[in-house]
Amino acid sequence: MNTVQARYDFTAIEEKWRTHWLATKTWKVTPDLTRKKYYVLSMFPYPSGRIHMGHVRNYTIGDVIARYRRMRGDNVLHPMGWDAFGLPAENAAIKHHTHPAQWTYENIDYMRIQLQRLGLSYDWDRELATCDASYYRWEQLFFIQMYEKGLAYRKMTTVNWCDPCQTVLANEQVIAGICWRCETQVTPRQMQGWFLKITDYAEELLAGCDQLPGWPEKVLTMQRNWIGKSIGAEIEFRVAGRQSTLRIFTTRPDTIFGATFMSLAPEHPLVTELSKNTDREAEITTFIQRTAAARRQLKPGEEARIEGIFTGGFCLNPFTGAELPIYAANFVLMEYGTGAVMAVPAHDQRDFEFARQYNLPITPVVHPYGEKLDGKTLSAAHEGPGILADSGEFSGLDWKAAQKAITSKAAQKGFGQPKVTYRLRDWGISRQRYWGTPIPIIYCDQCGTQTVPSEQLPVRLPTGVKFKKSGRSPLSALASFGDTTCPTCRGPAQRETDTMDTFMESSWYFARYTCQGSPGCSEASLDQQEAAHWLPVDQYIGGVEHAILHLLYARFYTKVLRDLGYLTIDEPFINLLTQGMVIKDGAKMSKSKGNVVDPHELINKYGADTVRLFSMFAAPPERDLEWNNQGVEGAFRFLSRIHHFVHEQLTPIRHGADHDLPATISGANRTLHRKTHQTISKVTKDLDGAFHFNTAISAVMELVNTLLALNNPEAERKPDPTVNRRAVEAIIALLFPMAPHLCAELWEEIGHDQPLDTLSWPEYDPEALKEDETTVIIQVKGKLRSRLQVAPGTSDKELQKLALADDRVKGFIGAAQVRKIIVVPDKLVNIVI
RNA sequence: GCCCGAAUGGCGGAACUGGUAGACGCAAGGGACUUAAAAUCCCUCGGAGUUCAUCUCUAUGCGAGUUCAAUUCUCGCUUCGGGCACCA
Repeated sequence: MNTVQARYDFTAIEEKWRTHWLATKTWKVTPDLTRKKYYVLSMFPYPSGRIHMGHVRNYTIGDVIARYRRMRGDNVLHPMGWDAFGLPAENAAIKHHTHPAQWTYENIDYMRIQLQRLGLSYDWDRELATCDASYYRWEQLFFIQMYEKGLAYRKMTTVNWCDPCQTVLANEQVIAGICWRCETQVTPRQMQGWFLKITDYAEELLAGCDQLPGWPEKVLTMQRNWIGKSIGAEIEFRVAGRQSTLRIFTTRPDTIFGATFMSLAPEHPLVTELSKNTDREAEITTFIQRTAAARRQLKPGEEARIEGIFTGGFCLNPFTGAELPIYAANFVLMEYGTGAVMAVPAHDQRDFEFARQYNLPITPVVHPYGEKLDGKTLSAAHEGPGILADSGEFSGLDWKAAQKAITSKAAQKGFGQPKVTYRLRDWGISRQRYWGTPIPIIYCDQCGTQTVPSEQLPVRLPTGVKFKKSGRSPLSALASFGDTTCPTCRGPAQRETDTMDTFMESSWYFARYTCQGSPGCSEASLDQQEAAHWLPVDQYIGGVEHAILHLLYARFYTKVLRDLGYLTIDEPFINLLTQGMVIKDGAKMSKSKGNVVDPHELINKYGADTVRLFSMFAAPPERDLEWNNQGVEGAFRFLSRIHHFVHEQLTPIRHGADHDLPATISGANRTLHRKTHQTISKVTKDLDGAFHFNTAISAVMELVNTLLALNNPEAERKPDPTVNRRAVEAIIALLFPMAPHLCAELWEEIGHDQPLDTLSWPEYDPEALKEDETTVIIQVKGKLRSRLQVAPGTSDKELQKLALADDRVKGFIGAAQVRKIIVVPDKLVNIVI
């Protein structure tokens, strides 16, 4: 037997099916109005060179969902492509004296083969690479249209400069002061840059969070916090002895009678203005420079000591006329609100500490219910609710009511209005690097800033470029690229030499997939009918590290494309699954830790099906997955067992197709038949929306265990061939999404001429699920004391009787009086004494 | 500091709507087969006790509470992970 038994030759099986699927374009998809569309998308990879375990996990999850949905009859769009612009290509070019394009396309070719070896069911005809001019030309067009709508603009501002990357970063790409890519600290720098007005969409992006029940709450919370909406009022203070005024933003207008000074950001223009030509000027200039320098040197997570300086100027409280000294304070940010804060030390902890430090008055005006605060003895600011006092006509009002009343009064008198402020700032998209989409702008001394005429698009990246570690963008050093003619006056002009943030490409690729490769899309950015048909993405899968970055940009971009008339949807991704990291020995896999597992080697050793199966089995998808090589062996053993069983029993299993199920199923047949249907039911439930792949696989393992046990050579009566065959068919079909090659092969071998991948998901018979007997547990005072084997549906009365008659139970009740009996049908009897 | 999330055997993880805690897998121990090993198959496997059984006690981070009954609900803590952090 051992000698003739067919080995589980995964290499041959996988090659056979991979070739078949690719050659016949099994996964090519076109719209089909007779079927439900389902768009499943895994975040596309950066072509870094080789796939890693994170990719394997991400793409296997997507593939299992895609294959499952197809078997359920949906018309599934499942595309793949390359997020191909980015710094590593340029850095590699500098290091290896190659060209970023060459490096990138070679990586793509290699990684495509790696993905295909995993048996991922993509429609490869829709493959795209964002570094193709055929892709980025449309991005340039979108940019021009945004510019024309006022959604793209250029300004000089303080930006985040990353020195190793030699470029500017958007706020979202700076995590706690650190560059998201190279993990070094960023420094502020004054620069010209292009920005997209994401702030115009702040309110809609925030409100949209409530319309996304299919997203993890955690991601929505992070987005809400990032947008950071604050409701309050803007109020104008006159500056004493001057024409100028000072605008502040506050969320606590109710405390305005308690304002005792004013805090300004050091960079606030009024600070310089007030101190100009006074004896304080030098001191204040030093302060401004010192705080700016200190902020630059701050380590992430570290807060500077509260520090301030009196500017010499005063402003007037518009309600009381009181003169408030104006301070410059290091904790006030110029970028948020108006860069000026009215300081109410009694009701703001930071102002409180500042007031104590500089001996400024503390005047409580909101007293907690039933309590009276005293500014002299106060140990901390009271930031909570209360009743107003010493606040003129507003005294006696509750704080919330007072906020409204004081804001209205300010508005009525013309020195204030309600105001909503967001923490979110506009998206800076200029990058001082080569390997990105050129920004299609021309600067002309005569005509000013011009967009590149659409017939001249795309603005292609020039190829003859030298890559040096010089620090300057290769584009800005290349006269043949920068020098151009003005589209309006035909005079000499200069091109913009910055390129776009690579998050621009990933902000709309999911829309491009809906028509990529079709003739309608070669001369258009999007085929609007196709986009309307396929979008939104029904299921999106990716790492949680993009909770704010990519996922916020993509939501914004979708709304912009909608408003430009390309899309009809408000949100790009209906359901989002954020998969956990793949870790080894408790830590993220990394070269420096030496705990990297190479998927390619594993596939060579065990086959793609085993690698896929284990990565789905080892942990629920949203949790971190601890990679365990012995666990992989276990997955391999499991698939081998199925393979061996089918081959060993091939003849009887084939014969099982010749007959119907026996009219009455009993004994071992009944056990197996029931288990088969229970497994179909369980796996269906686990794959349908819940994505409990790990328990789905466990369930199939149980069925395999049952099947093998009942067919054990020592078993007295083996199951009927037809019952056996049905179990085998269920195992193959249920496992197909996870281990497609082996299942396709076995399906064919047991005699099906129609391939499994065109077949539908198995149905279960509710009748077959029913147990003949069920175990009812008997508790005495809540403790398990005995068990009863009864027919399901046994009446409460009967169960009570049986329970009380049980010898073991009698012993535990003894002489005690039974006070109460709780019966849960088919489950338990609890006797309370 | 604030906001989320998690905590179950040696390990990864199960447990429907409160109703047999530990499914499934890994590791470990014992056995069969073998000249031997690998592979494969069978048995045991939270802890403690014991009369070795269809036994008892104990056990889901800790402490309370609700309930006939709590891994599950409530409150308070501890630890770990993640996010935000001078945001006015």
